Amino acid sequence: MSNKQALKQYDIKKYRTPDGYTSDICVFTIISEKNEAYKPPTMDLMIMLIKRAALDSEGNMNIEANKWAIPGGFVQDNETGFQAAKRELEEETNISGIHIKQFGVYDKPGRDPRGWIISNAHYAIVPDTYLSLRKAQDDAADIELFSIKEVLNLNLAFDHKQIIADAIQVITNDLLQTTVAKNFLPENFTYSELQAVLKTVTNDPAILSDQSFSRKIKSLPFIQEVQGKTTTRTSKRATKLYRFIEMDVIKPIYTARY
Amino acid sequence: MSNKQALKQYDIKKYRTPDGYTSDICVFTIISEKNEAYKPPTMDLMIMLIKRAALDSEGNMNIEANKWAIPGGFVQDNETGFQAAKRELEEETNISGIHIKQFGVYDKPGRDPRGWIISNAHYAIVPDTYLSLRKAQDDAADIELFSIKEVLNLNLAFDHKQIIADAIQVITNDLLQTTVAKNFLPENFTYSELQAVLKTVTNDPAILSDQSFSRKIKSLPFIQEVQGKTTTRTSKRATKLYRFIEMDVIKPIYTARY
DNA sequence: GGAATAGTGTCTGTGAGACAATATAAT
DNA sequence: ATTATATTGTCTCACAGACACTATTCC
Repeated sequence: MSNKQALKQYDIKKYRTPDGYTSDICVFTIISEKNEAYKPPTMDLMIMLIKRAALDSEGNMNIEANKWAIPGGFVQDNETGFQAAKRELEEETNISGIHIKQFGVYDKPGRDPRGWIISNAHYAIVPDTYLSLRKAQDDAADIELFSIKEVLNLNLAFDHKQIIADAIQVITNDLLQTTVAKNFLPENFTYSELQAVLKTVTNDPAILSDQSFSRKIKSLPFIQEVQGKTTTRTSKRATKLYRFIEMDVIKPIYTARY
Repeated sequence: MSNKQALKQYDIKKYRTPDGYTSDICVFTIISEKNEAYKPPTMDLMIMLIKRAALDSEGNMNIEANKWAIPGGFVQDNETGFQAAKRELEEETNISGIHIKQFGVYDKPGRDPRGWIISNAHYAIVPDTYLSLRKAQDDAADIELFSIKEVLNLNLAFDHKQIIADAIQVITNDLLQTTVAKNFLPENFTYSELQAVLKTVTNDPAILSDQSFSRKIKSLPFIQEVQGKTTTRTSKRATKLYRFIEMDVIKPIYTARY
């Protein structure tokens, strides 16, 4: 192959190149409100934002200071944007195996006043246990969870309002049309726990109804009953546990009932 | 706001920046084989590839020469990757209003031997009329349609094998779970034309069966019967026409029948 | 009339959704 | 016993899928 020769003639400087390439992450978590004993949870889908400091680490004035923003940073030239997202998030949270999905690119000229900077946007799902850990740490003041209803009313940095709006759209879709909901749940879960997750993004009456949903869950091909194990964490009565089966599900809209 | 001051202190050179930012497009089209009169079409989903020339426009040896590749090019600093895709494609095909969707970013270190080059990947849907136009033009030798079954067996440039595989996955999903199929169809279409499009990506018996599908299409909320108009292009008997209604459809997998 | 596609009549089985009743265990 | 959640019994209605039949129009 003559790639080597061709490469010698290639002048990398011929094109105007971006001034930076960042990886940004919309971190979603679900918090269970008033988690009394023997109660099914009431859940809320939240997004984690950080408040940009007035000064950066070198003492210079920070861009878009004091605004809320999604976490992120520059991608290094020996990693992918996805790896950068994973690295930053796992460093930050000390949690491994976090579910991350790339969902968009933000590259509108002028989106970042520092120059031509391309943002590779991801969403991540972290368990709600992380918040308590994070809050207990030192600089917890600059980090906060917002509900997806209120987050778009904030004063957000850069084009993060658009990014977050898109992320909410994408995760809503994914929760209902894929099995990502499993990342919000323990390995084994009850019907009411899965139901609570789905209720954060839908009003579908078939999901809202307890009886319907507890029946339906048994017939879903991607969910399996865990034999011989029960829990009482959502009810005084022992409750069946279920688990997700690894499976790609595509259900055509053309064959559904309406 | 103090952004101006902050900007003055910001040193853009601090970070290693990418060597290039490209926009690449997987162009899909559907060709109707043996399109006899009064016959419903038999369709095949195809992807358009270009053969990379041995020499570039300046007479230098080209990188990845003589391999098949998806069309694309460098993004300019006054446009988005999406706009670049649209521009390149519309320039090339002379068709406006093409459906384009961004679906992924390819940024693995080493994916392009010329340097750290980030590819923003899109898929596009162009009507099958384009092929005939394009074939009639001058340098038609370097452009060809491949079926999605055979395309992955080709010798493809860069990481385009992965990009194409992902694109096929994404368009399959979108065809079944959204209303993008409309971009493969005329404004008004028969049930058998829509069915033929869907059959390119699914074996679902409910879609394969003529009677079932012709009944089902009447009850889909995002499809409307066109009153008072018929066609005989798929049958000797006059056939009802339908059209898509603009609508976001999300049908949860948790409420479907299996 | 023959051929080919579109569309309907009808039956059967399954399951969704509603309502009511029952099961279970902490308190 | 009370209470809250989980689960099942049962009924009804709608529809998916199958099969057979009818409709239309070009040849």
